Amino acid sequence: MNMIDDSSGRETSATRAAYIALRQMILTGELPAGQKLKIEQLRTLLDTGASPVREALSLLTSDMLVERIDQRGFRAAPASIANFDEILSLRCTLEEMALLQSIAKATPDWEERLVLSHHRMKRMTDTETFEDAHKSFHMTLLSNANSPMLERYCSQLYDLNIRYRNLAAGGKNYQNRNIPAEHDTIFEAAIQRDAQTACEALLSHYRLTGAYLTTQLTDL
Amino acid sequence: MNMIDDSSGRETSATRAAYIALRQMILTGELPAGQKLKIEQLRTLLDTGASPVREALSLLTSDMLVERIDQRGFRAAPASIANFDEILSLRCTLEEMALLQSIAKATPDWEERLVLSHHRMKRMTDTETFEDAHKSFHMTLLSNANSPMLERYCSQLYDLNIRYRNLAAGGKNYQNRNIPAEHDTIFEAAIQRDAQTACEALLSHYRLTGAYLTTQLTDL
DNA sequence: AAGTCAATTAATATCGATTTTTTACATGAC
DNA sequence: GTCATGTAAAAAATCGATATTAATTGACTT
Repeated sequence: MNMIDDSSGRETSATRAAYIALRQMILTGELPAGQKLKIEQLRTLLDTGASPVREALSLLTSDMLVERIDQRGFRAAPASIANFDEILSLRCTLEEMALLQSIAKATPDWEERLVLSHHRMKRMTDTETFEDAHKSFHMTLLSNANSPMLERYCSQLYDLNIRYRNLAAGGKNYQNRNIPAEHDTIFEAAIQRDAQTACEALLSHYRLTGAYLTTQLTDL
Repeated sequence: MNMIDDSSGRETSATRAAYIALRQMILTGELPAGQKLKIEQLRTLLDTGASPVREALSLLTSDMLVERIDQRGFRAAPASIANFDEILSLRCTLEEMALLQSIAKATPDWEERLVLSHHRMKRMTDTETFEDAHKSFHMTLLSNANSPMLERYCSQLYDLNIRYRNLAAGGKNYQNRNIPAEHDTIFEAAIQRDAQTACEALLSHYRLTGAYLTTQLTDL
């Protein structure tokens, strides 16, 4: 959404704190898909006022993580296989579009940012920090398209996908894949400005993950 | 955004009323792009409370019509040629995707809805009602993709485009085009399930409008 | 003239209380 | 038994007031 992050650790406002907390709780599944989100309940849970909670929920609507029904409050966005398929399909279309544009406009500066984010991702060992670095790597790939709306859509879809990854977790996490190698392929192709190879590798990366997650999500 | 419309004329809530009013004012340019949106000012303008105004503005964030900066309030989303180009390009990609899926899944029911919305659009004479029918026609084209997120994106982008159309208005509205004929071509191809022709006609329709609007938007 | 800082003003964010609306439940008619 | 109707409880929406924060002004220094 359009809330501009000042990127300082400092807690700026109660609304922002509530936004971040609720967002995290929905992405992790701590607040289950489809669940009614009652103001009073969240107010006590987050130890804040009703106004910040309401506003945070309104803002989460932008991220498609919360639905709002007039006069009937909010609920966590429902999850379904169909919805997951939609996300995957939109991601493929939009990320391909963005990656093509990024590569077409390739610059030394972008190359360097890519090298850095790729390196940082490879250094991360624990899941927690890896996730951030992983998203950062993927977003850096797209960042050179210089298309804020496209980036916003991709970021949004990335997070929605993470949510399904978390919903699926619990099943064995073993896939017969070499994920780092997949990243390397995408990375190398992008650096070489080989748009064709980079896109194929990127979409294959997503589709493989998608196919795997679908097998884990049968109980949706 | 995710606010579910009950489609009854009845005014449901102050927030909804404010949302609709503000949305319209931004789309028409009555609230100029980039303008600071002060709560107090809007509160008196709409004759409602501060809470509904705040919430409406938060929700408008979803539509990318309003930006929010923490602790610094809201402003109408800025407009620029670059932004307009982005919208056009995203529309072309996403509407093509949606139309292809719609046609691929074509059913008699969809065909009939298409015939109806096309007919209704042709009957509309005054600009006011035509706009609604026109959007309805375009959205019906995409509706058979059965992809709520995709539809939401397209609807959002459609509205953002309308906004630029309004910003450009004032310049001569004469284009050397036969717009109804363009609609007819799209319509006929869709009914015939000729995906190729339909997409080409649809994208050409958008790109011609885009090129024309760009000439009118030089003062952005 | 340009820059800093403090005091003032303006605007946003937040709270607590009130009003309105919805939901859940019980009662009685057909 | 099912449907309708009324009522009590719960929740959402809204208001009015207050606390915080940002923007502005103008005096003072360099």
